[in-house]
Amino acid sequence: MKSFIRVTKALSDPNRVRIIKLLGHKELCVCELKNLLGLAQSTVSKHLKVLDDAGLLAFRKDGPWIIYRLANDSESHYAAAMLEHLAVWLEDDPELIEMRLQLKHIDRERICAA
Amino acid sequence: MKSFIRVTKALSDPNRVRIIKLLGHKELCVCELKNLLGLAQSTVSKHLKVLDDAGLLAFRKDGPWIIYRLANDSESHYAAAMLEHLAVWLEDDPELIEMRLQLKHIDRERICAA
DNA sequence: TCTTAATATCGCCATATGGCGATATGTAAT
DNA sequence: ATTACATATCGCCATATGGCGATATTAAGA
Repeated sequence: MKSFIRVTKALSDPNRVRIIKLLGHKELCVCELKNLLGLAQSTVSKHLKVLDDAGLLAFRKDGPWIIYRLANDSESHYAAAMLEHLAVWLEDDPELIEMRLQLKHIDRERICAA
Repeated sequence: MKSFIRVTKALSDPNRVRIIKLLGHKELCVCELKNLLGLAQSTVSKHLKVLDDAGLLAFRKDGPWIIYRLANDSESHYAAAMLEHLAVWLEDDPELIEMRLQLKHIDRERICAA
């Protein structure tokens, strides 16, 4: 029960769902997400922790950055199932389509260190 | 996005998930749920409203009671998908197994009007 | 080593949420 | 009509949560 609630709770905030949908198209560092979402860096970090605790994320370090991606083989069965759905769900959401456009123009070197 | 969030938010509380799992085995009135969950009647009503607003429930009137059941053909695609999962998920949860045992011994005429 | 940049954590605030009792509403039976 | 009971709604409270800025912490480079 607890692990299921962790997943649904993680996915019950719009900004966290936006993060999931963005990472579904491209792995991203914290400051890229911060710019895309228009949130403070500390807020993005907090959201990422919630998503990670639910088993929805993975990350790797690359130079000065920590690059987050979706968990491709999560410990949590519930997380894995929801990620599978979210690969398809909300793909036609206008707001998310708009954000995805910005994704293409993003250059990590340029955007970060702002 | 909003309808998706409504579903995940509805399913992000343990008592609401318990309600879903109970209704997965038997349709129930509010006072039966109140007894099974050990919550105040007003609290159960509030939870039912949240679940209903998310498209997860349906109900019918039967004499003095309002009998709730799972939505078998929800307006919400997300609600329908989650209900499909929840028919299987958490079936082996010890706490829920315990509640399910109480389900069998419940007699609406006897339990309600307490 | 010192600086700089990226990230995480901490403390705070405003709002959201789950809980309750009290009250309103609806319905059935006397 | 009146009573009784099931349910919904309202008002309140304590806690949880999302937001921020400030402050560690970590890592890379000068």
